[in-house]
Amino acid sequence: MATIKDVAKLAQVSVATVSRVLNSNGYVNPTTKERVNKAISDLNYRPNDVARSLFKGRSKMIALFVPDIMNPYFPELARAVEDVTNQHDYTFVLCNTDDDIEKEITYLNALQQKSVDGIIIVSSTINKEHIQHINVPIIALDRILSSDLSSVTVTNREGAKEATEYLKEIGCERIAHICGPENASNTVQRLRGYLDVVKDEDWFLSSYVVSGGYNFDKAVEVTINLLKDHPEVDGIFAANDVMGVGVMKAAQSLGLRVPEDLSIIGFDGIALGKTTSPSLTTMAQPIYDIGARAAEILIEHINDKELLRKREEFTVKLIERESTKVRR
Amino acid sequence: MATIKDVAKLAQVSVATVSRVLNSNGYVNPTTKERVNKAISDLNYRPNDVARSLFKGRSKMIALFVPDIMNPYFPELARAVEDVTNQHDYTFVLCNTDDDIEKEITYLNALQQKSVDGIIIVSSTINKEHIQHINVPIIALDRILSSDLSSVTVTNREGAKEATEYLKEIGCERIAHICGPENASNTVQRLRGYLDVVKDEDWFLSSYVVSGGYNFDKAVEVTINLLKDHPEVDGIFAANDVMGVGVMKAAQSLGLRVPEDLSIIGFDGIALGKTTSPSLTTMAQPIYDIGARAAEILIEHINDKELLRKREEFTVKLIERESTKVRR
DNA sequence: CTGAAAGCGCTAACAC
DNA sequence: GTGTTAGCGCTTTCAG
Repeated sequence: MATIKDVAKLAQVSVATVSRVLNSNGYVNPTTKERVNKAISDLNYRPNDVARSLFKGRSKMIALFVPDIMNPYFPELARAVEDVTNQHDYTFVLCNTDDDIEKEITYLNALQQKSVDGIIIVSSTINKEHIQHINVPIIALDRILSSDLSSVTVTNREGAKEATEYLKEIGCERIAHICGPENASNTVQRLRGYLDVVKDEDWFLSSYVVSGGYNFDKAVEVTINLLKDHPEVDGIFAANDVMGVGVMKAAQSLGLRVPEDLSIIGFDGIALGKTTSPSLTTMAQPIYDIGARAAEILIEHINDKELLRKREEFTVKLIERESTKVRR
Repeated sequence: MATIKDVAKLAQVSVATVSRVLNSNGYVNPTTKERVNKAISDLNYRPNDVARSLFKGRSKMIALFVPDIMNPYFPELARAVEDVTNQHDYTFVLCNTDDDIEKEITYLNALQQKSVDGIIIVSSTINKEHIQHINVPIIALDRILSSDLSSVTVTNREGAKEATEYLKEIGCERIAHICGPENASNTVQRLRGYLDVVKDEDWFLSSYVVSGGYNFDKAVEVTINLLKDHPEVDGIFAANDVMGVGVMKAAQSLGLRVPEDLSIIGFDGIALGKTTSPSLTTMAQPIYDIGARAAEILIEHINDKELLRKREEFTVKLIERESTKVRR
């Protein structure tokens, strides 16, 4: 790899001049400039970003923490973040945390040592204490981590409420809820939204709420038990689509017809919901948009350390598909 | 952030000594060592990896190119690569290329400027010329790019053959194939495997092969047309699972029963195939394993520049699920 | 066993 | 307009 010195030598100028044309910084005679540019292309010279980073203390890298990229909610988020990141000439680092605080701390340290410029975090385990020593801008995405961090989330409670009300409106009389892992902030909000609607119904039982941990297999399992214990249930609101599909699988394995015997609504709006038969009704998040927005806000923070904390909430939207049906 | 100088000052030694204890390099008196370690922890000092990289010319970063992480085949691959990468203290960079050669070249240059240590590439567009100037180790994954690159792939042709034979064995008499994008090496191999089995059948028609571009919506569309033109088709081998699920969706929308009227087999073995009803029979790849192996081989190349090119092929395995059924 | 100093490649004062 | 030079933070000869 050619260095700036090689270019300077070939163009018969000093390295400072080369640096000037490289960064279009300060005055440089058009003729010299041309000579330098020729040398650059002759040598196929590319500036060394590591050296630049060392000088500037910034690396032009942004990292995203997700629990597990294999969970189908995250690829779209990751894609959005990468796109924005890339548009702004940052390099995109992906970290799978498994929601394991040990791994998260290890990543946090490693990234800081690499001078990453900012981090976007989806986590249920990180809290204020873990990040107070970190002097890199951090944005919370999908779930809130700490009151003093900028965040991009969706209207979880309102959306959950709307989903549950929808089930009621189409005629469901016993509505159960498969919730996510207890420690995630969005699990709590979605559960609240559900309870807002059903807690005063005389049929409501606390055993209508079971945890599926945002996980397909777990959701299948708990739904089978739920439906065996409570055959009267005719509507299920799953806190995410992966579990919604699990609920469908469980119902079908029990010989129930969806939506005739059981209506199902999910949350998230991932592509998976379109592939099943019947396809899954859901409260769709603008997943790509929230990922992209988080990246934009992060970049604002990077460019302006004094920027005030921002909290943005995107609304979710009902998408009626085939897993729900008006009953008479 | 504290620097090595601060540590040196506090421990009353030179930076060289600090460096020595940092890297357990050369002799250093146990007492001094302890003093240095105390200073390190007192200052909560972490070495600056950028400075290290500049000196060493290596960045401890590995990149993975995928066409699009939103395609459900790639998250598992990415996860595997990230896990191995992480175990070896590398940072994982993810690049979505959209199989766009322009983007790929841009990434290649940007990564080289950042001194990435190695790149794993899934691509249908990159070829020998594009990478001959790159002096960073590169491994091809899933698809072969160039004869002189190490690669990790699966037995595409054999697997396709087995899938098609399986359909024949269970009694399908008219077997069609939904293939991938023409330029991908694995599309070609899977198509060949299919043809190996059917080309001499007297019922075989070239219009039994249609391209679904490895894409769900496209597969739905072309399958509908195929099934309308050729209602006699009673078995379909889709070149990947995403298309397999699309085929199922198409068949169901046409009122066909799967597997009674139409048996479907996919390729890949992604989790999606388990969620549908009926679940999808498939030729499963050891996706995680090939991703992990590619990362391991890459690291071998990084550690030994003279390492000979390796080409590893993993075998695929039939997983019978509900979308295929023996017919009488 | 430890320190001084050169240098990785680049940028940004500061001179001229 | 252009060159000289001092670092950015670290590692590694080379002395001692």
